[in-house]
Amino acid sequence: MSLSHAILTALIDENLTGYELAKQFDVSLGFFWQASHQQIYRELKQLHEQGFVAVEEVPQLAKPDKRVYSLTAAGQKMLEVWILAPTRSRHSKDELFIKLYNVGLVPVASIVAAIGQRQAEHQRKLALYRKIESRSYADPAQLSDRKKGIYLSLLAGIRQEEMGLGWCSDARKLLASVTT
Amino acid sequence: MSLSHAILTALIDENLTGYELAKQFDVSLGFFWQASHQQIYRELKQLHEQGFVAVEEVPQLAKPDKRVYSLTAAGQKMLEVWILAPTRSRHSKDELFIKLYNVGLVPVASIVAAIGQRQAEHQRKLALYRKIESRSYADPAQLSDRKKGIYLSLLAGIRQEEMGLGWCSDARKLLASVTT
DNA sequence: CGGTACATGTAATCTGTTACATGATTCA
DNA sequence: TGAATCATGTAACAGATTACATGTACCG
Repeated sequence: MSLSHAILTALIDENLTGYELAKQFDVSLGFFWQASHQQIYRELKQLHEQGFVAVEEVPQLAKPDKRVYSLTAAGQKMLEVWILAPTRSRHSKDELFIKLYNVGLVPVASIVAAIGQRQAEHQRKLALYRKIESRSYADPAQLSDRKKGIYLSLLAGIRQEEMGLGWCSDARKLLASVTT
Repeated sequence: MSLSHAILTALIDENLTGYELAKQFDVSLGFFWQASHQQIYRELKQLHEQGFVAVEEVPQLAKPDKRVYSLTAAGQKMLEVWILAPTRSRHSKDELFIKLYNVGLVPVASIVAAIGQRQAEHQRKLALYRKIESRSYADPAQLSDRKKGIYLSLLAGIRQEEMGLGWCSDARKLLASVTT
């Protein structure tokens, strides 16, 4: 599976605790891969047993102790091997389309409403991505190699949301002609 | 969850066996929701226990007996209620982006290769969707209400693949400037 | 006083994937 | 003869979600 690979990837630049990793999966990496803290703690335990990450226990005053994880040579090796292997394609599962198959069964208004929600979500995400873009990736050609890769992920997000907005607009237009 | 809703949706127009449903999830519905026959049989069993579908056993000569499922009034009701409820947003999980975060760690060529595979996949799907479009949805405004909804799902697929191709092309351009 | 941030986990349940199992018929 | 289609399932495992559990500190 690849949550493990996402975790190892996050550990390349910095050593992180499970807690911090969970936050990373809420932003940045999280734009295209999400995971809850429960999943992350479980996965870290396994990665540690397999020797792909090392842990350092850091006692703290007045706060729970930390477990700071870092990438080992074996971990980096396994990540490299995985990158060379074929990429599984994303399997999209989108409830909205199941709803669309039911135009005619329920009042269109309810389906239009669902599209409206989706539209708002696209707008929110697009605004966020654009903000990140202008803040850190204004001149793509000048970025470091690593940043170029990250920028391309962001670009995919931007295109994705733009496409979604275009589709929402088409959908609203066509559904306007439905009378149920 | 919504595999159940996808199944009920498929049963609106026709009564189907688990086997036939599994095939539907390979095409049509399957463009945005996939499920294996094992999942479908398990789900049908539960839907039956809950009274959302009815079964008719059809003995056959020289072939295994069939179990033909149909939507019950309770099933339709529950589908309607679900449609009115808020739609969960799709959680995209795409390994390709994890690989992109690792530009710099491995030779770029390997990442470019992964993008090449993705590009081919987009092309294949786009060609298929376009074929279906020209065959059955050439004049969207003239479609029945129900077909309009289905067409919009197809349109989302088309836009998705077009967007993906555009992104692949951008990605290749930018990665051409990476030398590792 | 209440909420948020810090920090880690367990347990139960639900989904999804992979492998195994059966057995006739049709087509190349 | 071997592969594909029809038709149903079980079992084991992997992955994801939801709920529960604990406890301090800081900010308003």
